[in-house]
Amino acid sequence: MTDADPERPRRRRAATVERLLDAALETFAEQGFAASSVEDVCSRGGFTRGAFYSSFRSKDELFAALMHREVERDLARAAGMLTGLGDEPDPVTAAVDRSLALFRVGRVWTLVTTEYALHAARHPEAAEVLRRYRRQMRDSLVELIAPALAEAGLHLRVPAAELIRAVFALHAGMTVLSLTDPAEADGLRRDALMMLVRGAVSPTPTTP
Amino acid sequence: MTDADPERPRRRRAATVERLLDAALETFAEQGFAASSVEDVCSRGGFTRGAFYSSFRSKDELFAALMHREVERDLARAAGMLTGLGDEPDPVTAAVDRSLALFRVGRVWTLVTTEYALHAARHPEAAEVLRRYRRQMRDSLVELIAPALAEAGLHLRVPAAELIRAVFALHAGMTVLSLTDPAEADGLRRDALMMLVRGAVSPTPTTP
DNA sequence: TGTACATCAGTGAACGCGCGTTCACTGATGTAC
DNA sequence: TGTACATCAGTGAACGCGCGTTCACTGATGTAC
Repeated sequence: MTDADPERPRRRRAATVERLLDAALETFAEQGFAASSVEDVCSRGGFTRGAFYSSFRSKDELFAALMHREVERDLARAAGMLTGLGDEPDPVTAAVDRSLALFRVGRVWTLVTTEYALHAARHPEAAEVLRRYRRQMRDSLVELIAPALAEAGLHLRVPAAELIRAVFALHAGMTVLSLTDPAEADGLRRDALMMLVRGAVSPTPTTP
Repeated sequence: MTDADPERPRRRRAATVERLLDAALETFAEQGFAASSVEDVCSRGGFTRGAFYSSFRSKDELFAALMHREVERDLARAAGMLTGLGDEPDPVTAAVDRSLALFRVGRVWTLVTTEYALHAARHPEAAEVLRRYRRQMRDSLVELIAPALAEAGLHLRVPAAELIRAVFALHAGMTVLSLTDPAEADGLRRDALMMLVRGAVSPTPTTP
């Protein structure tokens, strides 16, 4: 076993990458991607620029790696919230509240994700990360809302996937609104989502 | 009348400013604000950088002037679309269609307005332009939708202003979605808006 | 256990480049008389 | 109409700075025997 396990001496690399990604997240949120210098990120993480270039090929690659990590984390968190709803008196309201909890709405995430959407508009290879994120979040939401509506005996007049796309778009809009008016966005989030869900179901069936 | 009309010899200034703003709009849409150099904007407009600095104090001021002009134009266009709806067979559908036409959805505007929202998140003095824009667009939408609902004998279960805020947020979300998936956004816009409006009105009243 | 060697993470100086901004200027346009 | 002057829009060279990226290096950690 002389030369077994060729990955042995890499212990610190992973931790360094994590610290650089943490620093990048905060720096990009504060100043924006283009206005953040590699030096800004490195000094916040406690490294020199050389350390950065021994783990990343470029500033663009850092942004991609950051989003990849954050999206993974967010999806894992969302998946953990999918345990079935108990017997709620109002399953629709409960599903709406759960959906709200699914979305990550912190300011740092809001800023970075919007910046990345803009970045992805101009760098097609970056768009794929966002599409995957949206697709998985939509799947989670379908899994959450569709059964709740069925349980309540409500019938959707549009495909569930379409309602969820609308829910997702509404959330994205709240994200942009919250960039400049966070309080207004917070006040609106729940009510607007409720409107959307109500509008997607057929009129309340007459009790038999 | 020797020194009357002190504004006389300024003829070309205004035209130059317009050309620079046109060039800035296209350049910012293509490359983003931070990645666009003053030289990029100037050469596209057919000027040297000196010309730029004799009309604008800085690149930031250019962005502010650009958004100011575009927002003014957009609001004027929206105001021109507010002539009352005729007697439509379905006034709600008609109002929704009109609302959709109110929004400017071209790719250039989408990119620049999103970039500016991000910019405004970090430059509070820039946020005011956006707030004014949103407020006026909301007022226009209220003027459009509320009467249509009333005419159709429909009662809102939420304040009209709240529905409109949700409509506006939905539109903002479509804008972000269209950055990476324009076709998906276009396909969703009308249906999602319809859901929202339906969800805001009380159940269809029984015909008397 | 001790010595010689290999590997690797991270350092920090150096590179050339393009940026935002300034400024002394030119030449066209208009005014005074 | 013609000449001398004033104003202004736009030029283009120059400035210093901070950027992204490279690279020869150091020193700590682990391996071989």
